[in-house]
Amino acid sequence: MRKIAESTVRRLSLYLRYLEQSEVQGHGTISSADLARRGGTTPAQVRKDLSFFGSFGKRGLGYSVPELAAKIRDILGLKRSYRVVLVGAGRIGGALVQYPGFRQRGFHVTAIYDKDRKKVGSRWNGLVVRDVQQIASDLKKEPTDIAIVVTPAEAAQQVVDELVQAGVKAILNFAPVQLAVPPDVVVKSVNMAAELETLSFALANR
Amino acid sequence: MRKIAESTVRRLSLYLRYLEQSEVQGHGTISSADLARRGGTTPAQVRKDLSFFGSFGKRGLGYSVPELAAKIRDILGLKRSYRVVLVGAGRIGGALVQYPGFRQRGFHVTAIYDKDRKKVGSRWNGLVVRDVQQIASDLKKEPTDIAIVVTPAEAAQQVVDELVQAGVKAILNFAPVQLAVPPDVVVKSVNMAAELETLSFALANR
DNA sequence: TTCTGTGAATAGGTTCACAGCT
DNA sequence: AGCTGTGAACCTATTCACAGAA
Repeated sequence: MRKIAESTVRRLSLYLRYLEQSEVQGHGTISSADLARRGGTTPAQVRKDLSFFGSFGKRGLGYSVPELAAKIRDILGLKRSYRVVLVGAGRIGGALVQYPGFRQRGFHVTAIYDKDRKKVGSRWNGLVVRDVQQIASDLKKEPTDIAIVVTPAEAAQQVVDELVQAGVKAILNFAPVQLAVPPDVVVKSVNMAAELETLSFALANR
Repeated sequence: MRKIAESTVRRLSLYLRYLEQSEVQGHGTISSADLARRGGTTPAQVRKDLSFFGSFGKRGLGYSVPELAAKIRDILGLKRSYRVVLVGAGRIGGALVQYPGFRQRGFHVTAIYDKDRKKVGSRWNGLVVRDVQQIASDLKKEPTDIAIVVTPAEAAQQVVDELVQAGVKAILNFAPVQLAVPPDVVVKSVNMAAELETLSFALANR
């Protein structure tokens, strides 16, 4: 497939959220202008984003809400569900396990790991915290595509190496470090401090 | 000041983190190649990013670690500290209050608000959860530049309207909605579900 | 010689504008 | 008439490549 910009993928995700709301409200069709309003973008951008994947609308009419929703789910790979393991049983990890947005979209946290012996064995939202050393043997039994890394910065690369070794193909990283992975593994980093700093930058440079 | 790309600002934040580590380790100078390696970018990109703000290096030598760190802190507006209020005393909110990365960089959470009467009055990491209705009067007494919004999607826009009314100029939004604000207010949205979906997209389109 | 600083070239993403269905 | 689909134009960001200072 032709290369798709990450910004396009993120917008598709926003469109989908709005389509799902419209579906519930029983709207049959929707225009690129409607989607744009809700996605914080322009009608042309919406149409261009969709055009990378095909022609889903009807000229003069707009898009069928359920059809477009299904199509975007398909594009985003949301027709299947995903097993997700979480490494790092700290506060942020704990918040993420419970985050309803994940489960709603088919991302199921199936295991939580931590290095701290004191945490291992405790229950978290119905899951028993396991020792990080089990990752390799566990994932052999229960192949898993996605891992969320919420460890301290120092520990992250080593954890990621083990995850990659164990066959994980996609990593959502909350540790504030640049991770090295082989080319067939995708990493998406979320850096909370950096997000705040874009705000302080904006405040300082008005 | 000339318009700076957000990607540039985010990279500056990464460079700074690495510079701070190097400072501790007592490195005197650093090259754009070193910074690039750690920031996951190229030496040319590092130099270009910095060049928007001035010429801080010595040709043939590199950059003075403490000088460059100070300069980036200045650029990012980190020479002062910021009061931050948090709206939404849920799990993610709780995790964020404690996140050490915020405090380290001078972002101090000074108040937590929630709409839920059951939560109001309880202690969270040394702070008493207040009623959202107090926002306006509280911020009149304690002017605050930054707010973190961690409410459900439905409540976010109303909360943001109140925050803006109360003089907040920058908002970090974790609610999965597009927020409308006046042009002098900056909003940065973090959408966890969308991040995961960029991963499932990548997995589905290999 | 080494490594920065920066204009110029290239690549990437967004917006325009209009042809083409319905 | 209305709204999509899309090449072309435009704008923004990254990379190149080299002159210039230490």
